[in-house]
Amino acid sequence: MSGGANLPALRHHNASLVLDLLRVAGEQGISRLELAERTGLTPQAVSKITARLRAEGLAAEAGRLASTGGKPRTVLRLVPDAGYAVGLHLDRDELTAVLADLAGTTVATRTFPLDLGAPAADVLATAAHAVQTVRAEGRRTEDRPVFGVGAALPGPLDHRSGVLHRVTGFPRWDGYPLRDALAEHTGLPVVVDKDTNAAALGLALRERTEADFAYLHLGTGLGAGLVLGGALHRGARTGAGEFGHQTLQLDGPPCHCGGRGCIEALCLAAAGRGDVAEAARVLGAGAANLVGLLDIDRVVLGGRTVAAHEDAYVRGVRAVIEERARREGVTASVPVTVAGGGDRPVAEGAAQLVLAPLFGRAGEDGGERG
Amino acid sequence: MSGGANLPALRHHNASLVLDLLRVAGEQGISRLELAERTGLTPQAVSKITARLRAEGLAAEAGRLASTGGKPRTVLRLVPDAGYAVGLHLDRDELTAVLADLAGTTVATRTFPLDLGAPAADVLATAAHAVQTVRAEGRRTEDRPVFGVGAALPGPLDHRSGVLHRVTGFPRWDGYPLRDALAEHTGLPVVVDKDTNAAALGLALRERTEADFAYLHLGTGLGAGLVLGGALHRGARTGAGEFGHQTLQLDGPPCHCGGRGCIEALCLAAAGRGDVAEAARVLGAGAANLVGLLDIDRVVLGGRTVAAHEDAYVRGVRAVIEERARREGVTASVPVTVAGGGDRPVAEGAAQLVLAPLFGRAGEDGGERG
DNA sequence: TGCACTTTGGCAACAGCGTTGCTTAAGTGG
DNA sequence: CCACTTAAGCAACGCTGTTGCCAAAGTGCA
Repeated sequence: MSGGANLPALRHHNASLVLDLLRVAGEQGISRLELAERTGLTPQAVSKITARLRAEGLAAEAGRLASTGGKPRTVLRLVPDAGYAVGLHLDRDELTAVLADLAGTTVATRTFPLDLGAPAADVLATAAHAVQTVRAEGRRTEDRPVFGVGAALPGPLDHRSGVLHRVTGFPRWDGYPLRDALAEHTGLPVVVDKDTNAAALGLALRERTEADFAYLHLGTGLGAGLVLGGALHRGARTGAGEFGHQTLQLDGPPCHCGGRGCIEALCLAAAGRGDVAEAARVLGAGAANLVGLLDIDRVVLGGRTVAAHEDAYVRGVRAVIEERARREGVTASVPVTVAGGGDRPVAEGAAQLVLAPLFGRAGEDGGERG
Repeated sequence: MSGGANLPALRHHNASLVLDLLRVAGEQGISRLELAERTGLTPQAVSKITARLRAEGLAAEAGRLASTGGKPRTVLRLVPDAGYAVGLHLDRDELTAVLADLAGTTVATRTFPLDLGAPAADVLATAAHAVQTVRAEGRRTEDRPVFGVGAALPGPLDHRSGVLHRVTGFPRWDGYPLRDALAEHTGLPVVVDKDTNAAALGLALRERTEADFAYLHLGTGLGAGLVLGGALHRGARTGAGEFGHQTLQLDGPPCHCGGRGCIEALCLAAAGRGDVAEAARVLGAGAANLVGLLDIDRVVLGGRTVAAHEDAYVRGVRAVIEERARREGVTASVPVTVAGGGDRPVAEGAAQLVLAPLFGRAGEDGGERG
């Protein structure tokens, strides 16, 4: 990748920055002068940038603040329906599709049965149909653009090339160029990523901060998504987030992966025998490892297994993290919360895979504007 | 922090990029056209940028390549003695100071006895004297600028403010503003960071790639430094790299930190009873966890304990990582090597804390050019 | 030796970025 | 009603990388 920057890149960078602040400000909006303070740009530059954004229909004026002795500040806000993105969550037995607007609000949701073991053509047809359905359903006006499709699915894959690897349990997909195939079927740009990454991105963007963030997903397996510095950390091979098979018990009980003492094995074994407290304690130990290693600011739990006993998992994980923080003499502990909405966060995050680059939240490789 | 970019920022960004490629190219140099290809800038832009760098004395022409049918390419290289930085490693009983040139070559090294438990004024005086000594000793010509001092030391601290926390074993330092104090004593800009971070940065910059990188330091304690995307990952509170007290054995033997089954406790216990193979296996398990979680490209081991049995540790760690890679079906395993030179890498990396921002390798907060 | 061709790299003009200086708009308070 | 304050835009400007063009410096063949 290049890294060299020219004037259009500069312009795009600053526009993304302003757009992200508008997104974070939400319906409440933000004044030009605060944008200037937050970006470090001069007020005049912000005026020019917001004028362009307004001309493109991405931003609009929305009232004014109270005067502080002079002309009152004009409030700007994002125009949510200036553009949309489709998010797909391809799970083992189910396909969830959402249409999200620029503000990240889900304006349409649909669920379809799916068999990931079926031939690629069938899966592709289902996915393309789902895209068409939510596109038709969600937009208030037909002429608004749809920027693309984000597809999230389990198992290893390569985000850069959009090619799948050995999706767990479905070896047939190994080497399948899902991104290009889906792009051809839908006529839209497509981004693919792991389900945990998508969920982590979506949940991180919901917040108003740029804090470092970890999402732990406990369902039929255990995985993690990491958002560092406001953008997904995928690693060179999209392999980051391999959390379930971290060794947490040297020479512990065997795991189906061939290893021993993996977090996933310990956690699911405890959950399987109904010992939620122990499962939460194991998960907490892994989470605390992660928090310490990366100096994470916030941990969010999700997935079906967690959803069944939300309070118990949050309490258990929080207890371990707080205890370790106390040992290290840190006063402020890392907050632990749970992602509501079952599996929806994955599909919503998948849509954010497309939208995030507009706000400068792309991962390592900088995505272009459509 | 801001993030807004203007023309000087653009210019600085591109200059850093070119300077970094020149640094990586080393004595061999690199042609203008290859710089253009690698940065994505036009050849004309590279010509202008390199002309400025040559005018500033940072770059110089160095011969030409063989012709490929037309005018041969002119090779450019970094001028190593265009500037220097001092690196300090404040260890518990010893102070190592180095003077490094722009290319990262150490041109002077000195070691002084030090008692970290002594009053701050004494420690400061020793450090300032060490800085003066290597400054006087190393530079070929007196008029070359020294950009600043990087100070690396154990224990938690805040990189941004330059304030120490509870340096392990020396609680007196808690809250001491080392950066500002040392800046006043030396008259130079100062950067402070953890010893493991400094070592990781220095070792990462030695390589020609921008791969994600982990440095594991096993001495009297066990810590890690992480370089992600070419720059140090410190976390919001400079707390990242807390590797020694990762739980690796749930409910395992107690650790002096108050926890149980920490990697450090397991590893040092094995090393203490002479079981190097077991210590290496434990370290390997932790390293494999880290590699999987972050999709790390390369692991380097260092520290006095490792230095005593380099081959055994490298073999042991490599074995665990390779076994896990095999389980996951990954063909190319992550290389594991050892950092030579005892504790010198820490002091050399400390100098890089000052130099890295010139090459766009600063951490989250973008450092300015002097 | 001479000429056609290829490739490198700089000069000059240019479009477009944020910045600066100043003006206009739109409030508050006496 | 007027002085004052604050917000926001217009115009000119400096500087960025880009584009179009040309000189420099090689190779290869006649």
